[in-house]
Amino acid sequence: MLQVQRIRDHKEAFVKALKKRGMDATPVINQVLEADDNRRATQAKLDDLLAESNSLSKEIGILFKSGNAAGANALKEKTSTLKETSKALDDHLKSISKTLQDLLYTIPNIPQELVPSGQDENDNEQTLREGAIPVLEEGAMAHWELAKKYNIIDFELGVKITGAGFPVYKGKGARLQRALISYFLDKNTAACYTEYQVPHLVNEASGIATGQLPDKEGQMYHVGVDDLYLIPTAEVPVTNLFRGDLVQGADLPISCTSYTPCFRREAGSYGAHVRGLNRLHQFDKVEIVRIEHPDNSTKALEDMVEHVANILRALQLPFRILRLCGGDLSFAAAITYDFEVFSTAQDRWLEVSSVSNFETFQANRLKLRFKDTDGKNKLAHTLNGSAMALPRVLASILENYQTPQGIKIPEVLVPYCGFDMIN
RNA sequence: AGAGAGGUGGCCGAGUGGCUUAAGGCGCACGCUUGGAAAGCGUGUAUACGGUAACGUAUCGAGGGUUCGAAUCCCUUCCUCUCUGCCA
Repeated sequence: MLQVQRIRDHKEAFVKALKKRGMDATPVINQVLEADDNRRATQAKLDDLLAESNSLSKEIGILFKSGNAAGANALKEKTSTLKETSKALDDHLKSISKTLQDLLYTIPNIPQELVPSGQDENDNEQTLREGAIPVLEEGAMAHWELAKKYNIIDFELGVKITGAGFPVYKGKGARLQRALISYFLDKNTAACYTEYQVPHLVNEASGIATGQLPDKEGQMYHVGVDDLYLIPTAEVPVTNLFRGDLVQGADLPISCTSYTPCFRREAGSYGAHVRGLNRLHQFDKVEIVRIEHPDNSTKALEDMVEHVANILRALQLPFRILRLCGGDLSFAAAITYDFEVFSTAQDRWLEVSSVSNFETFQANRLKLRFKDTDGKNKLAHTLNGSAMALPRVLASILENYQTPQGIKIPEVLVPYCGFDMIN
């Protein structure tokens, strides 16, 4: 959510930047400013009325104490009419504030200068491409065939006990999953991210603060009896750890990493591109989250991008980095870099990580502030990224490392797996 | 899950309808004092919104209600602690 004051100060620039998302923001911004004027005027009136009412109440108290009941009762008459007016104003204030907030909820974050304009993924800008695409032997298979051949992932078993999109990993497949999680967490903690283990269910307040609720309610699994939501990403519980906090400027940056399973209903997505591990209802992910001083968030984002790139280099997977265009940018992000690994057997790029700077957009909804050196409380910047999401990394390892003898394990993972070949 | 007790500022803690503008203490900051420190003394020390400002308004877990007036009374709800039950 954007702050009204910033919209007021940078109206023209914001409208221009939002054009990159293909959005004409002028009407909604005008509505916001109008609603805000209305809100302020209403509050000023209400405050005056309440002040009068408060002082009358005090007088009444004094009159009663001094035994002047008649005088007190006369004043009571006055306050009752004040009360009616203030009640009406209060209702109006609440409704106008709600209107204002609902309007603000519809405005996405302002894309940064670097973000290219564009409609969809075809307009994304490649900023880096690295790693040789392996040449596979004749008869190379997609990962879902490899999984069956080596008996390491069982999709049918998942269907039996739960449903489609809930795979069962077994034997070396399960061990490789655990190896990847440990490897990613070790890389992240070595880069000074503090490891957290967090609940996999969150309450409504957390869902609202990070923006999953109310808009994307249908995307999350909801446990009705206890009114809790299964997390779609560790971003939700980890970011909410700091909800409502006022941290000391010296404590920044705060860097966290957390492994969690992620649960997504993915309602309405079917087709050839969602086969195998490409899109799941439950998958594992290691997330990195940073809370930064506004002056430092651009640098922090660069660090995170470099960090993720280094993990892919270590795994020796061919990858590219895309700077998302305005149209492909998620609602809350000011700038996002996607990492895609080339899956040779499927002959397509698979998104394995997405690293974003949300600036104050999330922090405003979270009420996450810090005390700056000038003593003022300001909204912090939040950033997050996957480092990494497991299924597509696993898929591309299986596909790119396949040989007629079996699937080679990337060197850095061998100590974590305890074997160097799946065959 | 049942019974009981609670939730007050950065922390502890008083406060059962109006001198509460939340006492008092601790902590913290600044000043005085000192050769320097400690002690002592003094001053200050929440957040949000509105206002150029003076200042005003709101907030005592959250949300409603009663009242001219609520930290205080009533209702709902969340959380914590103790005992009982259940349990990896």
